[in-house]
Amino acid sequence: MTDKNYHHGDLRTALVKAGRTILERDGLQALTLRACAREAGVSHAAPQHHFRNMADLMSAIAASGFDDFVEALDDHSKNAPDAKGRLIAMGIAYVVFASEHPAIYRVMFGGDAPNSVSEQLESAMLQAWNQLHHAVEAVVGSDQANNDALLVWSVVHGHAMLRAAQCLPPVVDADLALRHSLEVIINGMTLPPPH
Amino acid sequence: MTDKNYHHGDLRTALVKAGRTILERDGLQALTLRACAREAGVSHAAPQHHFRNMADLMSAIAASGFDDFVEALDDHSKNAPDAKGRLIAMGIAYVVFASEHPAIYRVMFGGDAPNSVSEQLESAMLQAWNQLHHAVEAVVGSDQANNDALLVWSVVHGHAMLRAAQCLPPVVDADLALRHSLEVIINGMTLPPPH
DNA sequence: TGCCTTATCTTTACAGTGACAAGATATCGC
DNA sequence: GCGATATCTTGTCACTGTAAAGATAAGGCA
Repeated sequence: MTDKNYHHGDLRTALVKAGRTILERDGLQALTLRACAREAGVSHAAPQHHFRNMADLMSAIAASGFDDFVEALDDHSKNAPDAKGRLIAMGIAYVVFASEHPAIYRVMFGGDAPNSVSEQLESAMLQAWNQLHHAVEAVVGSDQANNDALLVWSVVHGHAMLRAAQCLPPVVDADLALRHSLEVIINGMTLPPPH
Repeated sequence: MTDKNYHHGDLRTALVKAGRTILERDGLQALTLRACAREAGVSHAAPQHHFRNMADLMSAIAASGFDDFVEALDDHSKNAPDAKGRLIAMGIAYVVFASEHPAIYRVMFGGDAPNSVSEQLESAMLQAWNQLHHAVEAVVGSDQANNDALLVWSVVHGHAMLRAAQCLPPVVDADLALRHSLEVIINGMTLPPPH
């Protein structure tokens, strides 16, 4: 780390940071390899020594996004009084994160990069999953926790994706509908089946 | 429609068809304007007289996908014995369509093309929404139909997206979990809230 | 200290993309 | 039958991701 040119010091994390800046400022369509390099102040070919290709860089950016995501889920749910409130708060925090950071959210879950799920990304995703799984387990017990956690995950993810893609059907107050959805599925999960 | 060159006859629909062929055969990353032109046997600039830009073409392709989508939902649910069975069948058909045609599904719901929701696409989406809305209304009545329909939509959409993006958490039988999810939310929707 | 190996960054290049402009060709209205 | 118009082609431009080759700094070993 002399002063200027050559041997940036930690270009790898700088590129990830640059990518996140671009996502927040200019959106997903502006996220290119060369744009990240420009943002980081290096030549357009510099990233090749840290990421094999664009998909590899996006995988790292996604993993970085999952770190913040997990933190947001935790922050917004830890103060809830009981297990159900905690689960609802976590679900709402999920959608809020997706609404406030739609670009990185789409990178995280887009699956745009086929064969590029680095183990770093996989681990970050698993951490988020485990967090939700524990919150569900505290409500329904361990028997149905897997299936029910996937249900909760599907609801919030589907709701968030519909919002992000501007596909929400008309005449719906989205925030209210989300809370309604969470309460309905928690009822369905905790009440015994009818017959 | 002479025989060969010039004045293809109906290049607009031919380009949409070409796009769908490419999506099925080569996947989403292969869907480019020039590839569609090649597939349709015209020069790379021919599409400009039928679609203002790539987003416009993708919007038309998405609308075409929604037509098949609506048909699939109808086909797989019309023979169910009762309203609940019909709703469950429709939800499963939704995820099956997304699993069997992941590329066009992502074009339909990707929202990759920001300001390009043609009224044709919007109408096709609305048709799918109305179909689901009616199936839900037959189960829960018209009072909560809007909110509950959005809940069902979120569940199947989220589940389908997680599958398509290879983000399904481990140790889960996805088909079984989907059926479980649908039954749980129908329970939650029809049973009265606990207190 | 001085040199040599290595990692990192730059420069240059290439094929492919979406978009635009200008020219060529066929169809339609009169 | 002829001109206006819609449609298609050719050519071009800036931009992208990726690769190869050259330039520069850092670290290891005499």
